[in-house]
Amino acid sequence: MILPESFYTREDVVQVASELLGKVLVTNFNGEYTAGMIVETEAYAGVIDKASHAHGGRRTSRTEVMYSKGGVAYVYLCYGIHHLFNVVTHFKDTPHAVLVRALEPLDGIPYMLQRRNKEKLVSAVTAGPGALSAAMGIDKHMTGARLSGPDIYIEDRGIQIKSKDIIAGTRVGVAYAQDDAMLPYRFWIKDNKYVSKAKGL
DNA sequence: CAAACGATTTTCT
DNA sequence: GAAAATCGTTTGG
Repeated sequence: MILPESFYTREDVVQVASELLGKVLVTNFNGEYTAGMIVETEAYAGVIDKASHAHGGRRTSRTEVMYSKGGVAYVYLCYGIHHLFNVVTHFKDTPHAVLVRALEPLDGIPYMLQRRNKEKLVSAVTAGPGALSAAMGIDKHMTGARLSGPDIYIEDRGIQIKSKDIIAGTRVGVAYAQDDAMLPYRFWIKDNKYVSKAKGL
């Protein structure tokens, strides 16, 4: 079942981030169907979060899509190389978003390997926000796309993650956010080999 | 209009 | 473990 818009249009972006664990991100275009279970996320709490692009109500052409109603994609280019895939949440004019940091490949694995120039399935194929975007064929052209299909969507396949297997921790790569860098806004599935091994655990 | 930087990954030592 | 790669966005002149 594809997640309804009401899943995203909630006030607590941190809760949405934790509930996205175990859901399945699907892209399906050019006849290439790929899907992966979300195993790691981070919440970005809009204007009050120093780590967010929209901190302090900053509103530019790049961040404009974060101010949309929840349920759309926000993809942006980092370090000139990597596309980072985010899910916009909350209501219109409130720029909350969830960064999807890692997936466990489920379907269309040969396409993922091809996109990543890998011979066989290793955790590095989808472990990390830039890596999973490349594996799923996501780039900045997806920004603003609704996550209800047909090209890209998130579905619930009935996978239940036990609460004891959900770990909360600090976010990665946001040291510049000072005190907000300490917030437990990162969630991942315990012992899943596809969780990114980025420093800061 | 020019300059600096980043929610990262890969490669080399 | 450390450093390079690389460019759109943002900020300052």
